[in-house]
Amino acid sequence: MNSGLFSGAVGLYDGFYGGFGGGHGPEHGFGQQLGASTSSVLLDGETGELGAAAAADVPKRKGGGREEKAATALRSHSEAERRRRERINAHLATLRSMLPCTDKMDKAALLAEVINHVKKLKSEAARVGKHCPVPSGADEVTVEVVQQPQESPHHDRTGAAFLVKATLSCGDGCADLFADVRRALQPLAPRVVGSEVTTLGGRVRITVAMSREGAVTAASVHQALDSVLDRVASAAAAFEFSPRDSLLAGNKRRRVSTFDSSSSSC
DNA sequence: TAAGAGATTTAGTCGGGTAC
DNA sequence: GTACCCGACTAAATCTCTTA
Repeated sequence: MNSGLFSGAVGLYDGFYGGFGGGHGPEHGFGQQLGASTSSVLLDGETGELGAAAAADVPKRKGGGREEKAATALRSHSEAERRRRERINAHLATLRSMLPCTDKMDKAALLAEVINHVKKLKSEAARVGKHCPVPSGADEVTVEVVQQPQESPHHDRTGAAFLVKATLSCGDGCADLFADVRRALQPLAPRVVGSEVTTLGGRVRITVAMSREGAVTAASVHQALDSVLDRVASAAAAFEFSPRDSLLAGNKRRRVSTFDSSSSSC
């Protein structure tokens, strides 16, 4: 059963190539006219292997080796395409399994659903991030001076009216990050009244609140934590450009489509 | 409601282009 | 030269709509 659309397309094709259409089989196909130049002649439709009958039809004459070579290339090409399709379908199946109620969806609808889901997750993450002390996406140090509440239990003990509240956000790849922060602040001899560590999605956020007294100023604390951030950044860079990673990166070919290039700027 | 026609989806094939 | 990607195409299967 063929559609009118396809029939029309075939008709167009016929006119353009002067009789290419009229059947995809070996009897009428382009391949037959050119000898054994297409796999529609040589390949068994189901297995992709050389069918016995078709193989018998291959003329054994001068240049037969070349034809055999071409047939082998076509076969491996078909198999490569099959593997490629399998890979695409496997990833689509993975996506399907990650979302509910996608069993009946076709591929296009599934992709649309995945896009919607990712958008939803991103907006939700942004919303949650506004109200919770989750690590920011950027490696950064923020320092602020806040007035210590009178009713604070630390107010009387420290006698300081202001707190220096410092926050460091970065990747959590560095195992002794907290020790680094302690070491960096140690020369300032801070009187720490509170600290908090939050990790999320490979990011860490360390918040330390100290009395603003002695050497503890917004500037000195900022400088100390900046040095920690520098160490983290150089450690991350060293990891990123390790020989193993660059080797792996080199094995993968990059192809930038129109869609990729436009979306990468977002 | 069943049958038929048209529309849509999917898999397979082919040839050309490209990066390595 | 090779492996991979991609667009164009066909055939088959399946879905949807219309009509008797």
